[in-house]
Amino acid sequence: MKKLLRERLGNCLEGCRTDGSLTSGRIPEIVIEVPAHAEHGDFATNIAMLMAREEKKAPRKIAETIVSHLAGEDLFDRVEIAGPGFINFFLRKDVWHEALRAVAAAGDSYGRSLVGKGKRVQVEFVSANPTGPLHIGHGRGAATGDAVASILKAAGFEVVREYYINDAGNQMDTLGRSVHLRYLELLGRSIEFPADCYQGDYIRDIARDLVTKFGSKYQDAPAEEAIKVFAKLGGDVILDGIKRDLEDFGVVHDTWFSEQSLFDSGQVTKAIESMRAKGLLYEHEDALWFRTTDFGDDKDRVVVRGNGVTTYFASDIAYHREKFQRGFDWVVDVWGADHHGYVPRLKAVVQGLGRDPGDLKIILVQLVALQRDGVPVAMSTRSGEFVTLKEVVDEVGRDAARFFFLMRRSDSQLDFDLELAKRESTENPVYYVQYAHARICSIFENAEEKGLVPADFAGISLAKLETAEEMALIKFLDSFPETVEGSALNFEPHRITYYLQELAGLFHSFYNRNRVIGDDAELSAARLFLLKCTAQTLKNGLLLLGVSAPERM
RNA sequence: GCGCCUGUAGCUCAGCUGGAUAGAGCAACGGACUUCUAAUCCGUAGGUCAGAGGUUCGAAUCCUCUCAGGCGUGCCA
Repeated sequence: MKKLLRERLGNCLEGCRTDGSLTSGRIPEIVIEVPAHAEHGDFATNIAMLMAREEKKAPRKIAETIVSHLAGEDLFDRVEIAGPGFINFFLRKDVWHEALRAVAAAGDSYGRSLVGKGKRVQVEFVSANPTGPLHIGHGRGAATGDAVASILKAAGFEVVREYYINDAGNQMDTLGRSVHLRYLELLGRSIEFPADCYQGDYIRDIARDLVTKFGSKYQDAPAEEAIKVFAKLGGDVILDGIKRDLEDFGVVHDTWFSEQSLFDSGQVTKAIESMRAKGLLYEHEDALWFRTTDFGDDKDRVVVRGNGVTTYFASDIAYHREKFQRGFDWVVDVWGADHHGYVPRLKAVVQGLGRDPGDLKIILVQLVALQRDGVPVAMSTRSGEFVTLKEVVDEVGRDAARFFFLMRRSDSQLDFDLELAKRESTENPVYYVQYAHARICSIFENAEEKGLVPADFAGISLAKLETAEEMALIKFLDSFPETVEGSALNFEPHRITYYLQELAGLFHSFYNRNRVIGDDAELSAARLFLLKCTAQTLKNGLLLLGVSAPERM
């Protein structure tokens, strides 16, 4: 609706210029807003105030000119000039009624748009090291990345979900050593387990499987050889577990990209050579440095250490170079917020590749403060005292977990209380939204029994939809596509979460004041149609978040 | 020291990229079920948008400074 209004207003302004009543060289961007207060209309624009300077006229005068040129428009009940020069639009009810039909017509694709058409985007998320199971922090990253990907897709982008496997660094060696020691321990040798090894019980589980598989085969093998083998096997087992946990969480990556493969295929060497050729690297004290300061970083960064070994940063250069070579227009990385210091250097890399730094979007996901009955739960991979994603999903369910992870904007810290997430009451937002959907389904069941549901809604009259609750619902439903669009272009899934809570609230208010099933068949049909559209929108929004829309609760 | 993020109701947080009288959910208080699911709704109360300047028709939003908190500042990953 906003779009339509913007179009009409644009035509109107052109008309004003043609007949000389406005003289501005160019027309500023037309901003249409939904006013905070209903008495200010369905929509409002500040265009007259924006033009005041160039027109050298009072905003209200300009507004009058514009409004007089809108006389022929058939959309409006009335148009008012208010305050310092706002133009407030009051749309006719039947215009809204027609807008509502668009919801049902679009059905499952209501909310989709074409803003991203023709653009390819990669969303890389989770990418946890294969050295331990996913914890709750990874869960938030998983929910966020997955929802961002779904929302981008709904906005017309072509989207690929990717997981980057850090299988090339020291941490794999640490994993191998950890498993090896537990293996020896299980075979009866007394060992000292170092603090810098992975402490979790899952290491013992892996070692136990290896004992079953190999017996004492590696008991007297050179430690170096055994550690190498165990690192590989352990990493595979853990990665399988990660994949399973993600699937249970409803997250499926299209591609799994191995860091090691960048070395095997020579991409790391190629990337370094390419950067060197561009004059972005230099040697200093035996190490090779990247001039990230040329692009605004605080200091230059080491790519190859004095001992000849590449850094993690080198892999990242090669990886992001490779991403863009695959033809993505935009690359989205979802990181834990503790990595925020790496943003400037990676933006530098992107610019070094000759791309706009905006082509790389980094979403920083803040910590999840997990609480159980108000008591904070400590989380640390090293000490092994973490709460895994699987435990959380098993306890509160997939829907509640995903919804909770997406309730706040990702760069603000999240308090996640397990008891609240399980509660089946009004305090729990996920139930509030899902309940709205289930309630509508229940009404339809009842209406069906009474034969009130039209076989085809296309021909029914909506003229009787006019209560405040009905109109509020219709208007809010109309704004769903632009909410999705804004959510996509800003990479902010929480906007959908908030939208759904508000939509559910509008429905519940409607429900308590308006009876759907009644004697007036025409009214019942119209209200059923309204609810059909509401349920459709609730469902579409929930699916974008990866949350189910139950028909019965 | 330097850099990034945050600071909005008692608590947890929104605020559509500069609009009109700052919103929601919890918590508190008072109401509403012979009626399509009370897992719901309605009402009341609650504010120096951390503070001070600046930019302009207009600032929670933009710029500067101050204060408070978090994080980062490896030739770790």
